[in-house]
Amino acid sequence: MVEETELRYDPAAIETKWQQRWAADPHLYAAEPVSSAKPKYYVLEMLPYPSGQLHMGHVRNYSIGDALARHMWMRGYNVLHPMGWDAFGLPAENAALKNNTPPREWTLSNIAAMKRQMQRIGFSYDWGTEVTTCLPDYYRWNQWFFLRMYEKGLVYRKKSRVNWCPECATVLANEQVINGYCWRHEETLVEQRDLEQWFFRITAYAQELLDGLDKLEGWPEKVRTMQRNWIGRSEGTEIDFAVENRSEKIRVFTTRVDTIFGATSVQLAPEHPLVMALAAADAGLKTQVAELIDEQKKAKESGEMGEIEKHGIPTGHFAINPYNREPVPIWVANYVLMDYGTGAIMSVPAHDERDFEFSKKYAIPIRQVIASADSNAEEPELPFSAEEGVLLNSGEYNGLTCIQAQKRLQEAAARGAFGEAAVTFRLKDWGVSRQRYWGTPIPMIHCERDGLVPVPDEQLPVLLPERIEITQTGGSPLSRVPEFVNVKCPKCGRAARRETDTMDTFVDSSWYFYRYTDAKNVSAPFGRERARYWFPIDQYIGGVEHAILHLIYSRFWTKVMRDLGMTENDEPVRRLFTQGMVIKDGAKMSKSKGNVVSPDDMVARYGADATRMYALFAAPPDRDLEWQEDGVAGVSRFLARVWRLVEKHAPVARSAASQAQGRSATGAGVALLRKLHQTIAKITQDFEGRWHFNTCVAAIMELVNELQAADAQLASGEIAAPVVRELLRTLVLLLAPFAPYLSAELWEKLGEKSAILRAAWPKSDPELAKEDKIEVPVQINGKLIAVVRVASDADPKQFEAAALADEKVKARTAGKTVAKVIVVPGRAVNLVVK
RNA sequence: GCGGAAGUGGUGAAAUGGCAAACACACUAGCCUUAGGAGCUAGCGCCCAAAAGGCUUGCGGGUUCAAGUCCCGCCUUCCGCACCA
Repeated sequence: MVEETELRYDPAAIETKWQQRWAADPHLYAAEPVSSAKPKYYVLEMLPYPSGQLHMGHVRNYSIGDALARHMWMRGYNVLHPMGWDAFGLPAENAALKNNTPPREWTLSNIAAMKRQMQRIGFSYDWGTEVTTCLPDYYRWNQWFFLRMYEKGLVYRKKSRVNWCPECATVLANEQVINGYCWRHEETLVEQRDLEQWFFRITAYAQELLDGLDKLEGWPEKVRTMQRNWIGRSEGTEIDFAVENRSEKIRVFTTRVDTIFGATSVQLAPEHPLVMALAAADAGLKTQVAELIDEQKKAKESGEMGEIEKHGIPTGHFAINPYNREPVPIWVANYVLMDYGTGAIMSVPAHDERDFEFSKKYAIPIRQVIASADSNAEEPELPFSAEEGVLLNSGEYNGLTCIQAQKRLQEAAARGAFGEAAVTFRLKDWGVSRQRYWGTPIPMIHCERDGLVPVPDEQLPVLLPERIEITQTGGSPLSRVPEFVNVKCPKCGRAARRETDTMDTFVDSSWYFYRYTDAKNVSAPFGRERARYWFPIDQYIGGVEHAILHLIYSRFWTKVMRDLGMTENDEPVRRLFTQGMVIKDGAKMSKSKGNVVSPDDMVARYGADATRMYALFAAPPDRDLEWQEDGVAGVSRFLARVWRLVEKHAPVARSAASQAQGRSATGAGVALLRKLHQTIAKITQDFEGRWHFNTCVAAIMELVNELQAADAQLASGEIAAPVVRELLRTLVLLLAPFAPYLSAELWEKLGEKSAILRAAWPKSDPELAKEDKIEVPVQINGKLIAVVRVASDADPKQFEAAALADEKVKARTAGKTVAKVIVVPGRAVNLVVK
């Protein structure tokens, strides 16, 4: 058949054609206004940093989101599916240093390149809502928010020890320090420096951020757990120990106040104010403490804080346990942290492993104060910290359970005004100052007379100067731009200095998804009505690496906006999906490993449809995906089969366009329609929750395999034309979320004029999907012996009869007793034979 | 140490407690040919020469008529947190 061999699937031609058509129709992917009668659906993928190149992780992320967006359009939803650019950040400055290109130019040209890549792959983004965070019409609202938060007391400035990356030449947030190393520079140790820094008071929302996690049922448990740990809520008690012969008090934080009669020393962090005071008067102590501080710093920087050997220095002073007036020695210890709790602990060696190790080393007494409640039970070896048992050696509290004692001891502390119940969080305030150029300028002015003065709203945006020389001499590049720095104080009009720090780029990504709903608004970050309509985001998709930073800041920001009266919802994201990594040869793709696969190459060789469909087919979306080019070729061959199949039989299908849909199928047609409707049901269900798109693609492949096997019947007219039409039309619709270009092309070939994106998603007809005969396994004592064919609606008796009538079963049961027959209708028959 | 996820053919993987390995990739044999990164047919977990048969979801127990799936204990790998008092 000459005709057949000339048919060739040419993805490049098809994809170019449709790309042009889609580009010519800016409304195709645009959401309808908030007055739309359709239900809304907001699907969002995490916006990329414009590095210049899309990588496979992006392609995977966006292919998942795009399949969902297309499916939801076809289900009749009003879909918001936007894209933007997380466009501030250090690489632009590094590139500027390297190539002498202005950061803005470099960034914008990268954006243009990546946008072309996205359009080439055919993602259904509404570019009318595009957000670019480095442009003034976006970052002015960062400044606006900063001022609103300042007014609310949620922004403050303090001198603090900060994480400093010498490579970035800037401050890093705690979240950006990974085991003492910079999150961008895996081999650069982070240093500590003291600087005046701007902070967001995220800790004001610590409890709410924690509580909110319980309600985020559409989030992976893993992410919720990570955030819980990060917030690190700890309930306990703070107790003041007086210091013998001195006026200071030492406030300790403990979660186990019930063990306080076992406290045989008090341990202070090396940077504790009392230690500083003592060291000031004691040169010897000062030297030793300096060493401890140094040691602790190094251990923290290298991430080995958990492994350093415990040691300390006795101060020679004593603290008084307020409960029993017992004096206990005060030590300075290398394992006590100043930035958690109060920087001081009571040491209970009998019931804390760390205290035990320390006390053993220095022969500090160890006193057991908890005993097993069951007097017959063997006493566990010290130290033990289980919160079960009763108190002993604890005066009037003896015999109480740990929990009872905690409460009573707290009450006593409150009565005696030497302590109280306390909650401590691990979460720290968010340091947002960066001594970098390529970020949002912080809208504050330093006036000698008026102090800190906010830039008035009408002077926003504070524009980043465009012409600037980037050098690596440290300090903020903006501080070297006189026309930026030198301003008049908005209050007194005298010469003043503009703040030269810029904001952490995580500010940009904390609210960008609100801007998408109203990207062109010039009088507000976004309008209330639109936010109310579109939020919360129905589905957010991205990498798990953002489980803590980005997603906790975004939740914080939403709560702040709620308290500013801008939004109504507490949480920005209803459902979160974290997709797995794309790996190659068992490792994450990276330039240094040389295992990077370029999306452009894949698209050029196999087409966009094959590339993105492979990304969905090779693994379920939540798992890591091993990129194998042979697999892409396989998907491409599959698409070619689909193309030939539809191409060949389209004329028959088109001829039936005017006829009624065929329930009149017989023979092969019945079987094909059955498979078709089973496939519709399977894929529809998967979109509704399970998201195993790999098996969705497999199901379409099975369907195509069956259609192909029935090629002769499709061609000969043995299967009625209306049935052929339904088969091919539905096949193309099912394929549309996964291979949009090919689907659009074949949709047109089938004589359809309107966009397939707005065509109705097919409905599975349960009657057509139903099997009339099913194969059922027959087991004897749980072991598979035979398979029998039975009518699908047979009753249990018929299943049993069919099983017993089977030759193999007869042979196995001959001369034995069938003690029991278990029939699971439609599932299995199991004979218990003795 | 704490928390989470995972462990199934040569590979990626599939399997509401009910026929383990669907769908692909790779490989093998054959066909076709306009010699292609094409198409078609067949085979492809392990043992056994083959058949018959037996075995098989990291390891060991358990629950059940029936376990890859549920429960208990262990091992390994990956991820997150980590002197957080």
